[in-house]
Amino acid sequence: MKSLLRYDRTVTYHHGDLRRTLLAETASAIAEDGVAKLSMRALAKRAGVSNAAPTYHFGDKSGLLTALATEGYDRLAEAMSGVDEGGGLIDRGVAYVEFALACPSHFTVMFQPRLLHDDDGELTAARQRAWAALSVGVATTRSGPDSDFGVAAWSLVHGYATLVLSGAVEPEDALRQARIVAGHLVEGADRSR
Amino acid sequence: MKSLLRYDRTVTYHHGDLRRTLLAETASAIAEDGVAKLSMRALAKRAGVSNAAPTYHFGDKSGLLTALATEGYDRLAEAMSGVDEGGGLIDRGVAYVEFALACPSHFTVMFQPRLLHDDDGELTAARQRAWAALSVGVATTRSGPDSDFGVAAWSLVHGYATLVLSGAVEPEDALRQARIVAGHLVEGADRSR
DNA sequence: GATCTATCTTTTCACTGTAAAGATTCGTCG
DNA sequence: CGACGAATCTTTACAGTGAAAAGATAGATC
Repeated sequence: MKSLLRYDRTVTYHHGDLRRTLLAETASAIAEDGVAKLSMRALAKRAGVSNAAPTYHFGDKSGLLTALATEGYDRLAEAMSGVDEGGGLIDRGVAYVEFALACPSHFTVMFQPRLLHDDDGELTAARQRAWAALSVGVATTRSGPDSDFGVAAWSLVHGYATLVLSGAVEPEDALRQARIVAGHLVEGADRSR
Repeated sequence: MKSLLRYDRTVTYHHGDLRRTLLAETASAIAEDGVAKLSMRALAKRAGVSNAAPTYHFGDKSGLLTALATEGYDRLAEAMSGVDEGGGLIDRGVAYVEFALACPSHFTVMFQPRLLHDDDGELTAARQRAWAALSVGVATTRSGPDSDFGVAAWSLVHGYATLVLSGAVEPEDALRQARIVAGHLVEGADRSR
């Protein structure tokens, strides 16, 4: 019987790896035009599938962004645990900024809970893992009820990353400046470890 | 002749203060449901006018958000110049956070240039005024090529505000914690003025 | 009072997200 | 090998959106 397919892709009917492809295309589309202009239909066209294919995999647009944020938290946890051993607080802060600049679309979406299904199971699990990886070596540096210092450190690197991504701060070398900036907070704290 | 109006508002045909009303409604709508779910038509209905009325005043949706961001920069400049005299660096940082929490919709939009007509004249002018008001007393505290300290201070308060607004940090008393957090960066810098 | 301009409405169009139902392929078990 | 169920993708349809164009009304100016 003759195929009635409009999108008669010569390869296969089943894409095989569509979910991952869609996530990657979403990240690059957001990096180009921002999350506000992200279109499910344009995304589908970009991946070479029909417009309802993304909805099948992610439920809805928020589900797509939830999956992207989950992936982001996983990558962040991985990035943070990568400098777990030798590096001090500053190195960990720089790694945070490095992640934000390397995965700007993920980073942006991760901190806009209104775009997500914020109570999604995998999302909250990945988020908890990332939080755990983040707080390693921070709360322990200045112990006691002084976790305000941890909030300060997080705020500093998060703010710097946000300002750079928004274009409010335009450094020559972001990671280099991140190191300097983080140094202003840490001062003797890193030495007293 | 009988009026053909569908929206036969008993008051006046001309609203009289529609632009300001739309800006206020926009701010509260974003505060409730986020900027992604902001609808020009719903906004118009909420203000009791036809769907094309907002477009007349702001050109398009980006124009509306540009006007909101401009208003935000003006309010920020005002808030920062309010603590210009007596207060030190910490007070200025707290004022920044206070503004962000008091005007979350403005603050959010101000740092998402993709949503705006970023080269708009009034926007860039208001932004420059705010930047000027921000850098007062920061670059001068630690002079020389050490404006990296200014970036650090800005990053700290901006990051803290962002994290609180996104729900990533949930303090009992945000302004109190902001003061403590800012204290970790400033340390002796404020004393040496 | 007439005319010009600012403000607002109506209508229309292409595009969006998403729901529902159908088509195709894959995996699995007989 | 064959059949059947499940997973994957397509088609179609619908209400809602931003924006453009043209018309209606009110206010201002002379």
